[in-house]
Amino acid sequence: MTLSADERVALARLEENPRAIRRGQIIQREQDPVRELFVLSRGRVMSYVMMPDGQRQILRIFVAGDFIGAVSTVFGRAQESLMAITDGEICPFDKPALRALIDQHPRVAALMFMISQMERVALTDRLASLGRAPAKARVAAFLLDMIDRLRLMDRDVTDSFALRMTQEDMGDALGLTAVHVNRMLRQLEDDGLIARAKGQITLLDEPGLKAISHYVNRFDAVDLEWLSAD
Amino acid sequence: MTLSADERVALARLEENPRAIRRGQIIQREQDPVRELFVLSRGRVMSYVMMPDGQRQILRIFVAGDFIGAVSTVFGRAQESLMAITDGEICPFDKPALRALIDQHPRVAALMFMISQMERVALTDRLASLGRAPAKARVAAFLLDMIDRLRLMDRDVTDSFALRMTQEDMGDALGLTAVHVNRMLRQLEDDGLIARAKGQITLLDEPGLKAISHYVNRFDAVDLEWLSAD
DNA sequence: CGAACTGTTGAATTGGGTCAATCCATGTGG
DNA sequence: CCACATGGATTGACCCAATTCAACAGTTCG
Repeated sequence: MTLSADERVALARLEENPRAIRRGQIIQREQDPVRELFVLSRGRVMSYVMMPDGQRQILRIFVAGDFIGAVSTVFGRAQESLMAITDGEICPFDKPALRALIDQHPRVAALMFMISQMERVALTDRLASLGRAPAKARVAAFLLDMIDRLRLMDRDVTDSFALRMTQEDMGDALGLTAVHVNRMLRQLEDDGLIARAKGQITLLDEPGLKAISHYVNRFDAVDLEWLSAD
Repeated sequence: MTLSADERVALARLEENPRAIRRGQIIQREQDPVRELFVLSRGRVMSYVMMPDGQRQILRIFVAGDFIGAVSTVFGRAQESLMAITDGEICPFDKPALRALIDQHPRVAALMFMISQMERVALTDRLASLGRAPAKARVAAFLLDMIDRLRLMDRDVTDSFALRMTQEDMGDALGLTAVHVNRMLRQLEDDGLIARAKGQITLLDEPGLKAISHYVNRFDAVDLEWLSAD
């Protein structure tokens, strides 16, 4: 799907007001009234919910290029918190801007619907992972998902990437404790599937990782025809 | 949000071609090419994915009145299987019909976007539940979610409903074994929180259930204003 | 009536959690 | 440049929630 020049300009306009964010900064808190959506132009951000007992469930790790916050347009209040994992830059835009974009560029609207549906599929994959996979498989799947998404945005990424998050964070994403994440990473390393050095993860044996993780890359089979009829 | 007569008619037209389904019938299989969406007019349906090792993760239980299959519009192939849990009736309609509906009734399109976002929130809730809650809390949350959704569609539902699914199914939805689901149900019963009789579940102490389950009903705070400006 | 599910309960096992100590890298103020 | 504080990673010992295995009881339905 190729966008028209017009559409490109409209999308670029969303990135007009960059704002710097610092590691650890809370961008949005659960239950806050929401007026803005974001494009993440640099850095990493995570979304999460807190359980009443203080536990945290990380829902999603966003990387540079991701579009954050479609859900909030529906609910008056934020359903999830956003925190910067690293320093970076976000480009906020408000609901009227979104509304205008959708009205003037129906295909962009369709594109955004698509993105939101792909997010949904990512969620169901993680649901299956948390519900049915043992710890080692979850960690492996997490690493594979991470690198695939980084590759999507940056062609230079090959078999290695910077994790840039603590094992505690990984645990909260995978429904495990930090201690156990550590043990699983060590096992993957001992098995010769990955290598670690100063926060860099190198995938030494992707087929092997895929075999234990049940991971599927779903971004092949996207059907764009149904909306291209203009 | 009140719909115009026109809009109502358009929505009703989707239910023009009812098709009967039988308990256990597979309506759609993962990876099948998809051309249809559905409205479920009677009965219960579940969506699920299979893991390579034969495990099943149930993603969602649909009840009468639910709208099934928005994801499939994006991917050419089904990302999840659909199976009838009980006998019932579905009303299929094809992608062009959806396209026409969206083009002619923008507010209905917005409504459908909203529904898909609410589905997403439901998914994140389950994700947090699977990732961070113990078995008893998951079962309690499941029961509360179920009854709230049935109430939404049917005003006669008060504190009791028919489960209409096996404990095996519940286990596959909650990431537990059937055996453990059984034990948790028994515990909830012993605690005086629920009563069971011939597949009917009665919630004796909803506040108590909510307390252990961390359950939140999120369908209060839906913001409709942003799309009502026509 | 019998076969095939489904539900129930007990006993033994185990994956992952908890607790706690130690290591290590980084940063900071003096 | 050093002393110390801090946040994270790592590892071991022990514990417990949930699984597995197994037997049996009820239900449903051909």
